[in-house]
Amino acid sequence: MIRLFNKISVKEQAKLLKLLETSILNFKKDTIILSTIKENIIGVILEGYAQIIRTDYNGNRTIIEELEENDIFGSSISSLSSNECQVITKEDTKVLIIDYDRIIESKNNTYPYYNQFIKNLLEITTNIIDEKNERIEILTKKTIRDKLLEYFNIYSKKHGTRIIYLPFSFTDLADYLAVDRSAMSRELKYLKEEGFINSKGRRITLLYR
Amino acid sequence: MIRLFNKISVKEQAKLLKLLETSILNFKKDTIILSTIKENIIGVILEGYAQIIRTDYNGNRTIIEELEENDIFGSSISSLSSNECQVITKEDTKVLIIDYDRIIESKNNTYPYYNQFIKNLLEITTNIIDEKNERIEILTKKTIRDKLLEYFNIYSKKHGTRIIYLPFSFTDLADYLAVDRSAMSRELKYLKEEGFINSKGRRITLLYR
DNA sequence: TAAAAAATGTTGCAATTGCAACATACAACT
DNA sequence: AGTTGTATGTTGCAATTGCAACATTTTTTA
Repeated sequence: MIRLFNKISVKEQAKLLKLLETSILNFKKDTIILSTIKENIIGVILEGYAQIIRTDYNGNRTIIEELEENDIFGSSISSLSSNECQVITKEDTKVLIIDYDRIIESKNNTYPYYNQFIKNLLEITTNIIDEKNERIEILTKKTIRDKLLEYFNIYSKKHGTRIIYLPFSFTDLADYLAVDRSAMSRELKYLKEEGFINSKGRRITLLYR
Repeated sequence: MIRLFNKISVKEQAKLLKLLETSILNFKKDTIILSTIKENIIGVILEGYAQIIRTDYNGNRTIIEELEENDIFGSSISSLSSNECQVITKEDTKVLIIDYDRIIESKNNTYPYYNQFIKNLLEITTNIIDEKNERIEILTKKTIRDKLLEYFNIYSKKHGTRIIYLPFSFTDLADYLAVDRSAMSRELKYLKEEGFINSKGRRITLLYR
């Protein structure tokens, strides 16, 4: 179920796709999507996995966002305004392409599913903002320990559990927290030794409070 | 000129405000806005200045966002989903309140200015995302020096000038970069001594490259 | 399944940073 | 104008961190 089409029946989805003159494109692994598509579009990942990557003047690459099934991206949605950004597929990926200008056009007004669509779109962008704020909240902590604990707390609150299954590798976690991987590894060791957490592989159990 | 009403004539703005059943509220300095308004709303700062502040379990307060004239906030727009957040006025502030549910209602469809309004709303949320990404880009730099230079570069590129007028105090800049103020002050001194920048008060001139 | 690549764990060490404790400058208030 | 409060500049020092260089394990790929 595509979040952008939440509360829109399959029949109406078909109408909507036609109304918005969407297209579906398939990209092979390791393809740069947004050099192909220069237009003002919104992309929805239907299948596969891609990343928004920024390359700065020094050639350093940063992962701005990870795009899984259901996620959306686009020049007018997520951080692609700066020209150093690219969307690159990391697996074979199927993408729904929607022309942004079509979305805004007034002729669509009469369709109720169109309104639901806009509502969904707003909701998704709002969620993206929330996620960014979460990361900022973590990044502003001054020590690696505090960053880890903030990450754990947010996860724990969101999932309502004190057992954390890391959704990615420790290497990626270090990137996300913007700290050195080995230093993070050391800090995790200390947290274990001091009895704050327990861990086995990517499962981490919170023991404090 | 309110950005949310961009490309909407004054006459149509009036109609829109009526259609959306908006209200305008005045808040004294140092008032908590969002305890008064629990509903799902969007607020537009018409005059004044406010901050979105998060207080965590330790009682630490972080400025999540600064709200000036033209900026928008709301449970469904900016990071207020987590209940630790408050909007607090720092001056006497005039706020336009819009019921979020009204925005979404289908009965509005027939009005062309309504579409422009939605378009503006999407554009603003998109800009918020861009700003968040900028800050994340800065925060992921590992040294104070790199954070400063990234901040300078973004500013410089945005304003098309190599002379920077800090929009806030050095204390606030340190907060924004999430570093110790005195350590930042020291780093600025080094940057000056090494001839990368020049500065007088809050005016900083970039000398490199 | 063997080889190559990526992820993880560990540690010493030097560089960077936060913190504390100041002095001084600037601003706001009465 | 004088007092109070906040912003800024400075510096020593201890804590934290990044970096480099490994060993080991796990995963991917040919």
